[in-house]
Amino acid sequence: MEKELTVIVGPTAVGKTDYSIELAKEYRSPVISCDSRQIFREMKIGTAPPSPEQLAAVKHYFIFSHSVSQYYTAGKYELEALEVINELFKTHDRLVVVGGSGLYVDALCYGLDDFPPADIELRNQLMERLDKEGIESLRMELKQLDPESYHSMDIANRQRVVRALEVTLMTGRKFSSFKTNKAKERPFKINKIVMSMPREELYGRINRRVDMMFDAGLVQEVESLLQYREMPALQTVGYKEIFEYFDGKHSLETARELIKRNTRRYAKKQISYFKR
RNA sequence: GGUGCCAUAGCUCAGUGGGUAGAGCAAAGGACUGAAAAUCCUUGUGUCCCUGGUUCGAUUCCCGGUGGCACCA
Repeated sequence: MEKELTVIVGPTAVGKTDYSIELAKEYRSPVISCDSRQIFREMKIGTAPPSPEQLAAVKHYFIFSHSVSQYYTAGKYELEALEVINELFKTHDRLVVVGGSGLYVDALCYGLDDFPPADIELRNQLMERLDKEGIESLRMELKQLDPESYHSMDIANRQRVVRALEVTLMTGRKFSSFKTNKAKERPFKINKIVMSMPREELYGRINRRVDMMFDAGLVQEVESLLQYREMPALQTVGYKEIFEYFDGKHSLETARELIKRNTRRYAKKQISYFKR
């Protein structure tokens, strides 16, 4: 029998978690999470992970499995998730994947091209140059080393310019030369389910969920993670706004409203991503 | 009750020497190859409070009304 991976995607708060558990029970499958933030064990409130009851009911992978103290990336996820999935397919015919991180979903389903992984040292150097010399200097260097990338990419996006330059400098090969625009072969069928909901209803759910997070002790959780606030894991809606509250930038009430707004914006971007 | 000020986008407000208007925020749309809950791009949505007058033409000027604020009683 052909192996089948059912992938549930959609914006935050649309009800993916509940549905994934329902489906996993029906399929007698564990749930393989595809979420770039619920993967961190130190973030248990602000990322809206499955409840302890849900985690007890069905075996989950990639929930609370890694630490915010470590760098984690879509590339690592592709490797680790494929390994888990291939192992599970030895004893299952159907598996349930659920998650809202579009890039992670793509990495798992279609694969990333064989770019080298991020080199933190080099990236930090480039970021320093970005601060000192400005983006234009990095752009010019990229234009010289890899004109294809310079002309095809979003040159206003500093993060992308840094990444492209990083890969080019690290490998001596053009960033653009790694792109194949071809999906990788997967030894299973992919059945994608995109969940959606009227915008107004979704926003209502988001607003209510943020209030519940505050009741559940979000502020204390964020406080306990202050030492990690520079890590990529903590560049997260629900956390950065409260860090700013600790900085005295705004009141707690303002932080709460900002979290609601930013979560709504996040949901909008997810909808846009999954539409394509 | 009297006087003065105000009324323009979802919100806060500019502006129009009379030719139907624009900022910020909110919002909407989009991009996305190892930071992706990140990062980046695009877009102005309008009985200019209402009635009447002057005028070729009024959101703009004038009379009156309504609502809000302030002061005086």
